[in-house]
Amino acid sequence: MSSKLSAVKGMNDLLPEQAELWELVEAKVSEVFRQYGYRPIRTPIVETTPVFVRAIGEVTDIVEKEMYSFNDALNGEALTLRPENTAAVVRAAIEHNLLYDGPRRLWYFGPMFRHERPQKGRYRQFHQFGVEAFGMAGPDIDAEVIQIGALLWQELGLTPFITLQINNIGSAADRQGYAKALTAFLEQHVDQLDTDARNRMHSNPMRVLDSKNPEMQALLASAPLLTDFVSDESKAHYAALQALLAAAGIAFEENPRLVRGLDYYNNCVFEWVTQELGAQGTVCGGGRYDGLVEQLGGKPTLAAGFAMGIERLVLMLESLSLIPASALQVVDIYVLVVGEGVVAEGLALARSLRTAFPDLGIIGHCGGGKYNSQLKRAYASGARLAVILEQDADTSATPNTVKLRRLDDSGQSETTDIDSVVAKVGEFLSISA
RNA sequence: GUGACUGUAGCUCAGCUGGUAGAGCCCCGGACUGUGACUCCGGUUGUCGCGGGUUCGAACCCCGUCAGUCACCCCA
Repeated sequence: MSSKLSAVKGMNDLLPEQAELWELVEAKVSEVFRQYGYRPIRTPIVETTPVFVRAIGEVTDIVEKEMYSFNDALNGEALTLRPENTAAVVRAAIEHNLLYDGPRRLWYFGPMFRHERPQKGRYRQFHQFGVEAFGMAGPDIDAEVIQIGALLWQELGLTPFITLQINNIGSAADRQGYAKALTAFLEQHVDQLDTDARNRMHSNPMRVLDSKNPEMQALLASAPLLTDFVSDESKAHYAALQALLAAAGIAFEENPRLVRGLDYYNNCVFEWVTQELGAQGTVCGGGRYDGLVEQLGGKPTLAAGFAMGIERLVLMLESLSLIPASALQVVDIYVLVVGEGVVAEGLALARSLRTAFPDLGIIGHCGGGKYNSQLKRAYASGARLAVILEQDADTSATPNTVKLRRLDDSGQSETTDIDSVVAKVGEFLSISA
């Protein structure tokens, strides 16, 4: 015996029950995207490494330590399993000239990969839905993508458990000016900084603001504010977005410490967060990324979008017991085939029932076995009705009757002519064929 | 990458501060009754995560290692 094989750390199998729930969530989410006129796009799981390095930023955590990067064994090309999909969608949009004939609204779904230590709500292979809207200045499009999120939570019953946080992080130039001022402030107080803050002070000073150390937060209370470095134009955009959200009845809270982990964001950024998931509370995050297209070699194109993690949504649905009954696949009818001489007839009978009742789940018994054991399988399947085709034990003749049996406590059964079995099944299940 | 906790049957878990493997549920085969059954018999429930060490003797104590979970960091 060889040693047991197992899935890669942080990469999960979805067993049937969970996979069915995912299918339901996927259907609801893609339906909402479709309602808003967003069109699907599918890009490869692997991109050349520069796609992500140029888009996400050299000094981000994702690029520095979380990417699954490798060299193609055949030609040495530097490749990376996508850690997020905005960069790849932008690459594809540029490559196929999608941005030269007006606005584009796109959505995607698929697996992403980050080499992190797994914990609740965080996995090395995880799955994101996302939307990207190109060529619109906003803030109306900003409000639209936020509204899409709000509608999704409503559709999934999660609205009471998710709140919207927004922030204005200004332009890249604004942030550079601010980072300079912030670094100067930190240098002045370097003796009071913890190790973490000192390490980040020069590489990514704005990350220091995220510190959960109370002493750091106390010190940062007197630090310069990003708001003071943001242009008036950006402030006006931000104010207009808030007005649109209010008009749409979407509640939000401003979080001045909300700084997204990818360099390409600018101006309005947002996160949908929850208390239900432990430490990983962000269910959906996004914002504007007006400079990204140009940065990746396209003509300057405004853009906004978000990404949401389906694992976290499903975890919420599970922990809040909000899984719709319709998520689980049901078996309605189990066809017993007793006797080897009626196997062909059994297959045909099950087939004709499926044709007559296309919405029902119908299992035809396979593998033989005695009446008792087949009936036991029928009960175990969860079916409501057993359709029993039984070969005559004495004559071995093909039967011209079929027995129907309710698989409930009543055990009510009835024998019917094989030609009228469809009508009879409809009666038993109170539906018409 | 760092830390804490947890690894005993397919599942849920016992195992009294070292003395020879346990319960419940499930699963399989057979007998019986034609209709999930009941009852009876029988079966697998196991390298006690893995490897060392201490000991006459380790599921239990010590060291190492692996895995899982949660948290830090960061994010979806």
